[in-house]
Amino acid sequence: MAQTAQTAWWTQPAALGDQPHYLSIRDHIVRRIESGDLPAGAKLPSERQLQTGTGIARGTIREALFQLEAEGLIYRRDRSGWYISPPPIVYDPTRWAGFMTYVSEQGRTPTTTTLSAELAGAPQAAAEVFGIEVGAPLYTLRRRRSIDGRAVLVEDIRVSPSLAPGLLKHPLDGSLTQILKREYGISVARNRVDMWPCALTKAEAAALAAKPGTPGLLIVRTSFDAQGRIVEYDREYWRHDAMHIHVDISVPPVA
Amino acid sequence: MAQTAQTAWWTQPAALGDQPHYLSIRDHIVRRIESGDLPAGAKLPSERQLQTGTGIARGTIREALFQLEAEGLIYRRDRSGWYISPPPIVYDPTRWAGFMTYVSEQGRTPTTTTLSAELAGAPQAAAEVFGIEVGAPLYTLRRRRSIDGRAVLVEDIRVSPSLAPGLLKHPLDGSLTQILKREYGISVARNRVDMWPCALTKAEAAALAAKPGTPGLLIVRTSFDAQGRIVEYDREYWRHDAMHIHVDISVPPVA
DNA sequence: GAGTGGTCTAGACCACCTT
DNA sequence: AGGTGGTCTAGACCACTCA
Repeated sequence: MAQTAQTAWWTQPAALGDQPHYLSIRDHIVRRIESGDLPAGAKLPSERQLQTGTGIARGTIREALFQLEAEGLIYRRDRSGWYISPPPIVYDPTRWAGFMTYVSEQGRTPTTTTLSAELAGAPQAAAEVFGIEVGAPLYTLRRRRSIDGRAVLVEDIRVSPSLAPGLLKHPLDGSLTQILKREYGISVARNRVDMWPCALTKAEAAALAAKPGTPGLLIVRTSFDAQGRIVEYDREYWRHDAMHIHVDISVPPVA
Repeated sequence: MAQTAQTAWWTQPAALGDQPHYLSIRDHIVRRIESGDLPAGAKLPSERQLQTGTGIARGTIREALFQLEAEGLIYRRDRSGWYISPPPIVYDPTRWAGFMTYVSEQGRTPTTTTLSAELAGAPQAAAEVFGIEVGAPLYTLRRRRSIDGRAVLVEDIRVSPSLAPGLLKHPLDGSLTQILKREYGISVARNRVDMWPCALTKAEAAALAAKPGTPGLLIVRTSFDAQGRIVEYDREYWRHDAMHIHVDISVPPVA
């Protein structure tokens, strides 16, 4: 006898115009979000609940939800439900601060979980970057990072064992850059960053409790020291709604 | 009696494993792309054609197509069909080259179409950036840019009329930065760039012959001259599969 | 174990692009 | 005018999460 809503979650198709139903539903939910009715992190009613009393097919409801997901307004936890997305973190690839730092600076709480840490054979892409044979050993770190408890990215980091022998003996849940500096005296002099929109594949999606195919952002960072040696090679898979890139650059004096 | 294929486009569900059908279909198409069978720009068979002989519902076929779209491998022209995406353009927000320049440098052919050019009232966002009243006049330029004939972005540019009086009299299909420099002696000393994944809304989607909701990338650029005056305020809506961001930065000497 | 989203079918009609 | 994708319905069953 749980108080199952018999009444529609929205009064009536709510919108009008000649736009498709799913967009009207979208608009309605957006209004609920903007009104503060649904704060960040809140869970939406279930898809079937959203249908009740409306005569709308579940597929249509889902269409609206997918639209909102693409816009970055909501996200889903696989087979759990739909939630309102928190505001994105601003990320500046030009700065040298790590994840822990800039998330904290923005008044949010960062967390890191190390999923695996091992000496593993280099895959194709990593081998090319390091200029070594495919299968040659590299420290390989897989970590999940969260903001305010929400998993937002998984990353694979590769470090050459000749550069930082015994790396895995150190605590790996904090800033790797810090460890390399403090324990090995290695600091970064140059950063190469590539980013592009992607879809999360099975492995990354699973680590983020997302569905495979969820829109994401892939960031590949290669950092070098003053001698041009590779310090880290890092691939980060982000939920696409979790970040916002900001760069501020002054023109070089002459050039 | 057109030679309508009675046979399935793929021999059989092609894949296996315990993954969902739509992913098997996806995998099959990926293989066709990788094999060179479907070159960039090629049109896929119609959704109904992809069904023939397979016993698979159209919705499932579409699921596979959406997946490939999210991955950036294919794109659609609204109500026309699905096409193989060409490789992305590499964009470096750190460099001062404009669209025409870096697209050409990469061996591709850039095109620009001016959709509208007028003196219009500033909307909220622009007014804040320029520090003027909402509704105050700004030169407003809407352009569509294409690569090898494929529309990849639409942009809204705002320029202060006090900075560049008579701007609209010049040819606007080339580099605006060049015009500002050559005709008004204004050059850019600082660039502020913000980017985030988004979904194309009705207006932008229409200009790109895309469906509203198509994944996109929004780039907002504000450029300043040496005196700190705003030179351009530019909002670019990109098809998400059309670009790839690349930044290469050296650490400042001391800090 | 109840409830959630994930997958899938088999239709239908429409708006629009293409020729 | 014919064909395309876009929207929508009304079911069904499954895998998984969560309490």
